[in-house]
Amino acid sequence: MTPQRELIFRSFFEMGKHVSVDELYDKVRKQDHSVGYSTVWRNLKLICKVGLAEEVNIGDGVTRYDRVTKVPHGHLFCLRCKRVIEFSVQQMVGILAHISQDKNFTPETFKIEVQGYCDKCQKEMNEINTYKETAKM
Amino acid sequence: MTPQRELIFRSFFEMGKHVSVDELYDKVRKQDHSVGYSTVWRNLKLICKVGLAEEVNIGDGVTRYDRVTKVPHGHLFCLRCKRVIEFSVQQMVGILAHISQDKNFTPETFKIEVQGYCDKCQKEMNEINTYKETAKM
DNA sequence: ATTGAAAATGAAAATCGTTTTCATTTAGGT
DNA sequence: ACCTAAATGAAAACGATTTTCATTTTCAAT
Ligand SMILES: [Mn+2]
Ligand SMILES: [Mn+2]
Ligand SMILES: [Zn+2]
Ligand SMILES: [Zn+2]
Repeated sequence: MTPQRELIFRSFFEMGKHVSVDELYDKVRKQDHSVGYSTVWRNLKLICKVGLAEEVNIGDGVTRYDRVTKVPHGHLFCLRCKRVIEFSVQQMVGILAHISQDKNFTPETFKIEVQGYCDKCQKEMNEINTYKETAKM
Repeated sequence: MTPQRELIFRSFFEMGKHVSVDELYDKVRKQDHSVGYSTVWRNLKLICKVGLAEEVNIGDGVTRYDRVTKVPHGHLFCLRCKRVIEFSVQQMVGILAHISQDKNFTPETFKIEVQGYCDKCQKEMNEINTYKETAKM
């Protein structure tokens, strides 16, 4: 247990959900300017290996690390502001397990994601469109 | 409409599902050795832009291009042999639309994927384990 | 048929997040 | 205090994707 490791672990759990390496690296560096990027990366991997987090890829090319929850959850990912909203997927996991069985497939993990636009962004986009329409006349 | 483009389009639709750039590139090169990688890549993007295919990321870091189907489908992805099995997700899309509405989220696309082991791989892994157990005694 | 502008191509380089390498330092048991 | 295994940080390697740029090709207008 090194001081770097302790700092990295603590910072990760303070940040909560959907943390990228860069984000955690930035946060860690604010407290210890000497910690290396690879150390942050390795410790995030470690946190995953010991089962406290798992990698999640939400379609923008960067891997994020999400704490594991008792009940499985999916993500609503806003394409505009990148915000992530979680929702429970208990019912659907049941369905997926069933489908898997049908296909003689042994499931390990489920990924249920919706891409679209959050409340706020949807409104803002509407406003912009309205503005454009008006300008056109 | 260039000969390269025609060849690439034709090859893509012959190959069917879940094609990576590399795979399509290989196939195209068998018929015209001079086609460039970037041309294949660009035309694949174009096929997506005109709505005939869409990118799909099944967690192994390479983007694949899947023809769009009338009914939305999900993927069972075998972690061992990388095989992809499709299944219909009509029921679940309904549920997801509902959840989205609850959260004031405007959905655009749904991604439903199961990672695990296909029939064949599961059996092979069992055999290997049995063998190991036997050897231990 | 000729021309010219716009689009497409191919080779190479750039990008960018991730992962590995390696020399050095540190932790923790003896 | 000493030793060994593990951890660290800087830099390089990696691999898929994307961009750049000089050249070629298409296609519509003459
Ligand atoms: Mn989450
Ligand atoms: Mn598919
Ligand atoms: Zn948003
Ligand atoms: Zn398999």
